[in-house]
Amino acid sequence: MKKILIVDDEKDILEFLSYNLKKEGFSIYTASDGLEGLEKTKKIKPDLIIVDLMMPKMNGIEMCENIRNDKKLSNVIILFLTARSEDYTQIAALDSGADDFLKKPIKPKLLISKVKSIMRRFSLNKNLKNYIHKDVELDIEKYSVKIKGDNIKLARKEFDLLKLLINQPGKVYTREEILNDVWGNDIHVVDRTIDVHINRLRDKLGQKFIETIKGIGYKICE
Amino acid sequence: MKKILIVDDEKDILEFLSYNLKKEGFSIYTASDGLEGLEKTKKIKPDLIIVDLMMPKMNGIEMCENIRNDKKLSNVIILFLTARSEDYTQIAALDSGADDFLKKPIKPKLLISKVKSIMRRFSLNKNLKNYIHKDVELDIEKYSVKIKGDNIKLARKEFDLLKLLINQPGKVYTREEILNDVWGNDIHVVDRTIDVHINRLRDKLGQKFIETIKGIGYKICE
DNA sequence: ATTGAATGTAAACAAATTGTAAACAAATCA
DNA sequence: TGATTTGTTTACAATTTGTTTACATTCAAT
Repeated sequence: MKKILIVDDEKDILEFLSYNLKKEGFSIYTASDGLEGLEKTKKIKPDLIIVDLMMPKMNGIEMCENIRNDKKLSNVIILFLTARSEDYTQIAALDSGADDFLKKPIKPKLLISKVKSIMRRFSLNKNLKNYIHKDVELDIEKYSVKIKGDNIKLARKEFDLLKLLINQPGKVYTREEILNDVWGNDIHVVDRTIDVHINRLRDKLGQKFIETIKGIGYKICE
Repeated sequence: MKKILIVDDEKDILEFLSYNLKKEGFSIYTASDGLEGLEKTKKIKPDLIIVDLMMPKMNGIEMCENIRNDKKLSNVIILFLTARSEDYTQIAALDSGADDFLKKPIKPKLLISKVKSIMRRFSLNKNLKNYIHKDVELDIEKYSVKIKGDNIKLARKEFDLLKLLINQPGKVYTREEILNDVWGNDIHVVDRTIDVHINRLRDKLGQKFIETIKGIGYKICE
């Protein structure tokens, strides 16, 4: 079920949106300021965030920028809620990485249709939950990896690492990118840790599956 | 610094756009018709081209098609300028490979924001600048170099050096420029080191690919 | 042709990067 | 709880890459 996080300091609006979206079968989470919104985003990993532009503590734009700067969260769709439709507002929000707008006052039907169409667009682009490359087959939902049809067991970090790399076989991922994606911005580990996990992946997937680009990073052989 | 080429036959618009974008720190180049635009595109290799649809000699769409047909230029982003917002115009332009539109009259703030957001969008998703010259093909994202379709292995410095030189085949790069770009301002190595790397590149790419300009530096043969 | 500066090139050496095993810590599970 | 798995760090070896040096060669100006 799709998760939606609504961030607004006005309780009435939170309730109004929650009610209407729950009715449509979405899982609704709420936050009442940007900071809380950011935290919940990290924790819940919603599919969509509906966020008010003007809020105390951290406004919508700041929150949006924060989210966009975190590679782990960068897939989330952001829908801005704004009372003002002036150009400059839209500009600032677009700059910070918002995907769409909703002008107040909100009409329930418009809200639902917009959210659904956004979700559709989103799931179209991102429903490739399985990756297959050469003999290796990766199923995100099942958290399973097959090699030539046979299941093999990967630890979580190994799985996440493989998931990232297999996303774009041939592309070189720098250690920094890998740290950002697999470990996250805020967790700090020595980057040699990556090498160890790569090494273990190689043991399981075969030595030739992952290539080292010295001085840069790793990539999956095409 | 990001380079923007503006192509328009109306001087007023050229100046207006130049002024506003220069203010934002972009390097601005201009051309007043499609032919000139195409030539400058090849010479300057801008990151973004803003081009008017209707121009004498070669209109924007033709220019766009020409650019899209040139593998070497295929990375550039094209933003169309149009007074007319009719559907059919937009379709024709999109077909020819334009990336976005800007409707006249142009509002400075909207212009800046659009340009910035486009730059961001593309630098996020598509930092994959590819260079092709003669038999040599260089893929930044994959950190790979092909010669006549076959992969060859370059060390990091070799790769960086080639990347610089192939940026503008025919242009002579002085040792100073090379040191600055490949090694950086603060790292000091004897400049004969460059010669050694050039030598190794020649071993891998063929002796005739890089030309020595005695007393000046090196360039890639056109 | 001679000369001298610039460049080509091989080899030696230095530095950086990565592979890998092993030890330890943290998390998970039964 | 204790056992097991998973994750992290570290140390050291192996390898690759980068730099310098020395000498050979080229080239242009005389």
